[in-house]
Amino acid sequence: MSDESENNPAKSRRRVTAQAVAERAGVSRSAVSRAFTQGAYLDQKKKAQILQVAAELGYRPNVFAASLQAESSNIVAVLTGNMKSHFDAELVEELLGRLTAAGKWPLVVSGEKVANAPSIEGLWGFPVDAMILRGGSMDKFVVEACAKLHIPLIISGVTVTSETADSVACRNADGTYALTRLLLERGRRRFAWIDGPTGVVTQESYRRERRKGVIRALEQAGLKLVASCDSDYTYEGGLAAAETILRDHDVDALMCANDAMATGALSFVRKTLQLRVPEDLSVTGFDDVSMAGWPCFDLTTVRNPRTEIVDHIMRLLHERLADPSKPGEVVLVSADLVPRGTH
Amino acid sequence: MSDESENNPAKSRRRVTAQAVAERAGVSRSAVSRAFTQGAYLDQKKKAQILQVAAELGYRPNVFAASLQAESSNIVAVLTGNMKSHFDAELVEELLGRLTAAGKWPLVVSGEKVANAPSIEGLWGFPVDAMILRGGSMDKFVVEACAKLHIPLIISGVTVTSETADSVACRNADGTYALTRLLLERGRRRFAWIDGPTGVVTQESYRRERRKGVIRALEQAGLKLVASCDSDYTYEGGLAAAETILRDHDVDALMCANDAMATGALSFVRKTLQLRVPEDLSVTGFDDVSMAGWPCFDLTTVRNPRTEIVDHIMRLLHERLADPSKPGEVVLVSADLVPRGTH
DNA sequence: GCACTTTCTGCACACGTGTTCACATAAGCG
DNA sequence: CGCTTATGTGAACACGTGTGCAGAAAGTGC
Repeated sequence: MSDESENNPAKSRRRVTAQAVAERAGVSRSAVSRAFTQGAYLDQKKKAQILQVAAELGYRPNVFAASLQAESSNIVAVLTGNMKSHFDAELVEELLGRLTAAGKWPLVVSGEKVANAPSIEGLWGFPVDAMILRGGSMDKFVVEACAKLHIPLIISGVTVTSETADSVACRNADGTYALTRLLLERGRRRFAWIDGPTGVVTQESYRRERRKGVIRALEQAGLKLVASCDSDYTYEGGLAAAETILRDHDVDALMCANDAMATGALSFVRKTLQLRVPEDLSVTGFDDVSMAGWPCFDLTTVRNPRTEIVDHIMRLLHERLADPSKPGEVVLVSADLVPRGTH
Repeated sequence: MSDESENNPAKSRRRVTAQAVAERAGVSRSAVSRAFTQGAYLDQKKKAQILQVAAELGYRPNVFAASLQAESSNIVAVLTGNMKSHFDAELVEELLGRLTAAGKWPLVVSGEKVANAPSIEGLWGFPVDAMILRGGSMDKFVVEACAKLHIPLIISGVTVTSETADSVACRNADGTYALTRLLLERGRRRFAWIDGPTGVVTQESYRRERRKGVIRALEQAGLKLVASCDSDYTYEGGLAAAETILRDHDVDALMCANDAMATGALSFVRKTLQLRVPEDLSVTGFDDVSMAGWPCFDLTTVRNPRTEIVDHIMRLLHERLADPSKPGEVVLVSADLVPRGTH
C-alpha cells in the first residue's frame, strides 16, 4: 500500500531517481551512480543487474543535478536573429549540427529583437559554457553582460574588439571591391547599389563595409554610384528596390548587398522588364547561398564562407573553453569572387 | 589574503553564488534568494542593496539548481532532421521563435540521422518538459523511450497513434488529389511523378500518401502514371529527375512531391529544354514554401500549413503539460490548393 | 595463519537553489 | 501595558547527483 502510494506520484510527474533504482535493486544509491560512471569500482554482476532495473524503470541520471558539481554543463546558448536571410539560416543550421556532433547542447534563443527581449534576461540563469551570437541579434550590452558573468562569447557577422569576446566575419569590403572591379572590366559604367536596412545598429558595420568596397572601386575608376536604395535583405525587398531604381535611372550594373535581394532584383529585371542578363544589365549578390548556384539564377556573387566561419567558431569555442583567460580574437576570412552568369 | 585566494578561483571558473552575494552584502543566503523571488517577505531597503551587490558581482540564480526542486524545467527538446527541405527549415524556425516567445527554452538536436546517434542517448539525461520531433528525425524507439520516461512527445509531419504521443500532419493525399484533379480539368493526360527517397522509414508514410492522392485521381479518370522517379527532395535532385523522366517520356504534367524538387524541375524544363510552362507542360510542387510564391517561380502547389501546424504543436504542448495523462491526439490539417502560374 | 594488495561498498559531503518553520520584532488596538 | 496581528529573518531541509574516505571483503604470496 505504501509501495503504491509512493510509486504513483513518482510515475505521474517526477523523474525516476537513483534512490528508486537502488531500493528496487537492493543496493545502495552510490552503487547506482557508479553503474553509470565509467571506470568506477563495481562488481560486474551487480552492475548488470542495476542497469537492467534502471532500464525497466526508465532511469537516466539527471544531468542538471550532476552539472551542479561538474566543471562544465556542455550547454551552449545560440542567439539567432530573425533569420530572414537564407545565409543566416544556412549558417545557423550548420552550426547547430556541428555543436551537436561535438557533444555540445545548443540552447537556441530565436525571434525578433531577441537581444532586448525578456527572454535574454532569463538566459543568464543558465550555467552555459559559452554563448554564440549571429550578428543580427547582437547588442553592446550582451557583450558587457557576458564579460561580467565570465561567459565566453563568440560573435559572427560582426567584428568586436573586446578582451573577453571572439568574433568571426568575412572581409566584406574586399569582396565587393573585387566584384565591382570585375564589373568594371566587363565595361559596366552606370552602377546602382541596393543596400540593407538602416537603423539596425548591429548590422551597421558590415552594411557599411560592403558599400565601401563598391564606392572605393568606383572612385578609382573615376565613377560614382548612379543610384542607391535601402531595402531589407529579402527577395521581395530586392524586387521592389530594383523597380524603384530602374524606373528612374539608366543602369548597367545592379549590385545587391546580399543574394536574397539579388534574386528578387533578378526576377524583376528578367520577368517584368524582359531584359537580358547579363547582356543588357549585370545583377550581382553577396553571400553565395546555395540558391545562388541554381541554374535558374546562376548568380554572380561573393562567397561568404559559411563552412569556414563555422570552423572558426568551433575552434574559438574549444580554445576559449580550454583557456578562458586568453585575449579576444578577431578572425577575418576572405570573401572570394564567385563569377557565374549574371555579370 | 584569504579574501583574494577565495576570490580568484571563483572569478576564473565558477559562477558567482548566492552565498558570495550574501557575505558581501552582510545578510543571510536566504535573504538573497528572497530578493530574487517575487512576493517574498523582505525589507525594501535590504532588497535594493542585495540587488545592487548582485549586479556588481554579476550574480544570477542558477536555473539548474532551482529546477531540482521545481515542477518544470521549461526546457523543450526539439529534434530536427537534416533540414534539407526548406519547408522543414521554415517550420523549425517558426517553432523555435514561438517556443522562445512562450517562455520555453528549446534544446535543439540537429544533424543527420540524429535519432540513431549517441547524441539522442545523452538527451535522456535532461529533465525536459517535452520533446518535439520533426518527421525526418523520427524513429519508433524514440516514441517508446519517451513513453517509458514519461516525457510528453509531439510529432509533426508523421501521424502516430500512441497513448502518450501527439502528432500533427496535413492531409497529404487530399492535397495531391485536388491538385491532380485541377491538372486533369486543364486537359493534362500524361502525368509523371517525382517522388521522395525510399528507405527513409520515417518519411515513408507521407511519401506514400502524397503519391496515393495522385494515383487515385488518375484512376478515377481512367489514367495511369506515365512515368515515376525517386529523388531526394532537393532542387538538384528534382532537376536531375526531370531530366531522366523527360528524356524518355512524353509528359504534359510533371508533379513533384515537394516544392524544392519542383523548382529544380522547373528550371530544367524552362532553361535547358526551353519549354514554355504551363503552355507546353505543367509543373507542380507541394508545401508552398515562401520561395514558391516568388514571381520567378510562381509555382502551382499545395499548402502545407506551416503556421497552423505550429499553432497546433504549441496548443498540444500546453494541453499535455497541463494534463500529462490525456490520451494521444492525432491532428490532421487540411492541405489546400494554391493555384499559381505553372499548371 | 599472517601480511599485503586489490577490489568492492556504504556513509557522508558538496553542488546552489527555493521554501518551510520557528522565532523575533514591530505595529495596531483595547 | 497586554493581546493580537502583520512583517522580517536565519537555520534547516529537500532536490538528485558524483566522489572522497574509511573500512570490509577477497584474493595473493610466504
